[in-house]
Amino acid sequence: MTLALYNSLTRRKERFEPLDPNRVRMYVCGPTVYDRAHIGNGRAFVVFDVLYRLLRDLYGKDHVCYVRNITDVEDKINAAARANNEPISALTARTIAAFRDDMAALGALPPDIEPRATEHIAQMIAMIERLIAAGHAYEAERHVLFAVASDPHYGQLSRRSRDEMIAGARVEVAPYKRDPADFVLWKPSAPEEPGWDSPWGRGRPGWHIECSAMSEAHLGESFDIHGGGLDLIFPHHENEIAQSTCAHDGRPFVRYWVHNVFLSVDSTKMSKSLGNFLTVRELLDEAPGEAIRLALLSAHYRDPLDWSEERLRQARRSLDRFYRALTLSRDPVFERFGEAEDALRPVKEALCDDLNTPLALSRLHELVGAINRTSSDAVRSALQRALEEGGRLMGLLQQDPLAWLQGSARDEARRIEAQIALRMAARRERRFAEADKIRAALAAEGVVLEDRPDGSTNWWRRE
RNA sequence: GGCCGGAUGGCAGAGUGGUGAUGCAGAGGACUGCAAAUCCUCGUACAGCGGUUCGAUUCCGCUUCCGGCCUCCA
Repeated sequence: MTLALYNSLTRRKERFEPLDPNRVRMYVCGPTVYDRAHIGNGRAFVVFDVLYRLLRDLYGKDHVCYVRNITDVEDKINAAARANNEPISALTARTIAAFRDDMAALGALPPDIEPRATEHIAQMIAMIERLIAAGHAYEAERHVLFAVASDPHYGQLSRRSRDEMIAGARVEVAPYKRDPADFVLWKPSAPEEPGWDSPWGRGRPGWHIECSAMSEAHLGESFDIHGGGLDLIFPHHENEIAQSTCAHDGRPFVRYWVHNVFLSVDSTKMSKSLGNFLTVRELLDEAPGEAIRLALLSAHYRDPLDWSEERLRQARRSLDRFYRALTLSRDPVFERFGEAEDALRPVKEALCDDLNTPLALSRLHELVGAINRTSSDAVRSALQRALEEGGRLMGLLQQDPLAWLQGSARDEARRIEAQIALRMAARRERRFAEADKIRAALAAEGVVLEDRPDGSTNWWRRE
């Protein structure tokens, strides 16, 4: 099965062919660690997590290298640390730990390498020196700037001419710039700002150079996929291309650029000033991470996604349905020896078509319908396996179905099951009023009972 | 102003030049002591206007509306 990805560089869906199928390389722009991740960050990292999982499935677990950086030097970090009156290192350490917790809760696998900008200053300085030597950068008033005019291909990703970039007149026009479009590779630090010694004095890197230096350090000059949010196309990724190709004598940088579209909240752009800024942490207090993840995957990554309570509610219902199907009885022979490739194929095909997660989810639902309809344990087992594996490709359905279905009420399983036993006895003696009273009492605390044809009773939590 | 995306039934959301998406919600039925779950059946959906075509929701053009980027941003 072949993977097709929409490439922002060519504006077309293309067949994915890695440079080296034994080492498929992907770089994704990671977080700037000054604040908790919001749900929009969550979308981006969940999307690339699905791509990572799919690549691992297609090329083998040990043949994919996923690098996601951590930006731990940046002026917003300095400002936040100052506002909190704490050392920068304390802020970044705390934020990184929180970020990892949030990603784990959303079911995102850790990347293979998580490089930190502050640990790659030497590589950045070396790359800047190469750019100066090659005539693509220049020093001016203790700054080093990239000379945009020296790169004839500048603008290829965002499809902007230099005039268009300047037309907005919002580019900072510093007196030391040769060209208003030139951007900073290195800038001086005041004594209280973080800084490193360099040939241009004590200073710190500009934003864009870190990704060029870290991708080169960990993935080499040319690699397969570079991902990030749509907003990064300009200027960040445009500048990365300029830095990397110019530092590498024009050799190709990235083959497939993949960008996810934004998330809005109740049809409005998420912003702190509007008060609709949702952090992953806040959402995790309201809903299981898996439901949040499914909600994030319920729209295609290149379409806008409008976050709402209703979407989250529907995601929970979908998981109820999936997990319920996984509790139905199985065939032990199939469980040991069976294969579910045929039933899994439609799911995988949807994902291979530019990560069509909504279509893949609908195909999981079709599997559920078939599971519920069949009377054959062997057939059901195969379909259940396909459901689990399709879920795994999307980072879903990996927990014990009862853990999902019973949720927090599991802590009280003994008490609930004792009530169920009492009710069962009442039913047996046709004291239905009494049985219904027990059902109603449990229902009042959100526990739903389901009497099976074989006389047993299942229960779960309805939230 | 420049560049780039969208517009599908009550909601979410795929897809396609001519037949069914899928889920949620709703209606009816089966099953059940009652439920729940499940299954079956149902809904004259493709923003508007032109064009191409035997035929367009799908291709082309225009219009309207919505969103994003151009400044830190996933």
